Amino acid sequence: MLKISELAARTGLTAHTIRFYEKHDLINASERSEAGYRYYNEADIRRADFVKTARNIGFSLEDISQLLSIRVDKTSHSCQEVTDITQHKLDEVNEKISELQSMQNTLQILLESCCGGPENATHCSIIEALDAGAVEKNSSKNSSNKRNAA
Amino acid sequence: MLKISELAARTGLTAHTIRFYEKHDLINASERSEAGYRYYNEADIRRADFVKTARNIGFSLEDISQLLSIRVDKTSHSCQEVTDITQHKLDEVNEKISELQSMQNTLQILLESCCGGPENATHCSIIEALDAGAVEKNSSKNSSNKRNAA
DNA sequence: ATTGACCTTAGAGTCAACTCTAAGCTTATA
DNA sequence: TATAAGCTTAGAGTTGACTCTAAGGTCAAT
Repeated sequence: MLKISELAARTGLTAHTIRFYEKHDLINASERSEAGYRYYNEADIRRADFVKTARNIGFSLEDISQLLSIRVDKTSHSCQEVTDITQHKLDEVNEKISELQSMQNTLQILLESCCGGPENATHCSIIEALDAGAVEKNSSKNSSNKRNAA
Repeated sequence: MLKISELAARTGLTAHTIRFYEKHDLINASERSEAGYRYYNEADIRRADFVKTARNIGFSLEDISQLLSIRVDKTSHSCQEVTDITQHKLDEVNEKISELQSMQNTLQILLESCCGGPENATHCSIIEALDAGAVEKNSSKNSSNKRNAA
């Protein structure tokens, strides 16, 4: 039985985060001491590790929540449900990668065009390129208007 | 002279966003009508286009703010300042890309391992892999604890 | 017995970039 | 002249995943 800080040390999450995950029903302490201290048994720890692993891969807490409900009752869920979640995540990741690659490309071109020296920016080709709007719009087909968090 | 909705139509930003950018000193209307309506002249429009272009590339509003102060007084800024901002953004983008590629890789492996069929998830290899924690941690050297927004 | 480390809770704050609301003017058209 | 479309403001809400605070109770070691 681990106390919260011990589970934190083990998973690499903070105690704050563990409590936060508990609020969202991802992790839970099967037992509490008289004083209300959380105590985590083996199954709790395995679940916490699962959450941590899924989070490391990049699943959202919502995804993880779904994966957990499959995990706790495998017989009433299909492999397809699991691959759907995984595929959906992969699609998101792929889309994000191509957005970022488009930015990467533009930024590289800009950097190559500019001397980057200590001279003043009167003829800076980056500023000029931005001014001319001479930048192809993000090439993704479904050009949604989401912004990026990078 | 354009009214806010006309500038919105032209830039593809919404009027809300334009006002929001104004609050952050990115865009400004040189003139106001008696009634307080914003009116944008040619220079304002060019500035708005600059902001839009920079945003499309992926610069943050903070980055854009810096780029704008260079733009309005080119003689007291160097090309290096501009390339520094651009390089820094490129570094961020590159790091984000490799994080995402690591996720992509893991997700692909998971998907390949699972049948994805209608059978129940009792032996689902994805669930098993998550349970085993059999997923290499994000390979970035400076494994910061930031989460991803994908 | 007292310190200090650890635990509890509800709830507020953070970040970025919007997005929307309410309440009330203004302006163009029918 | 009435109606609708468009403009104004301050300020609140959204998203996702935390992160922190305050006020207080508990526990192990000196």
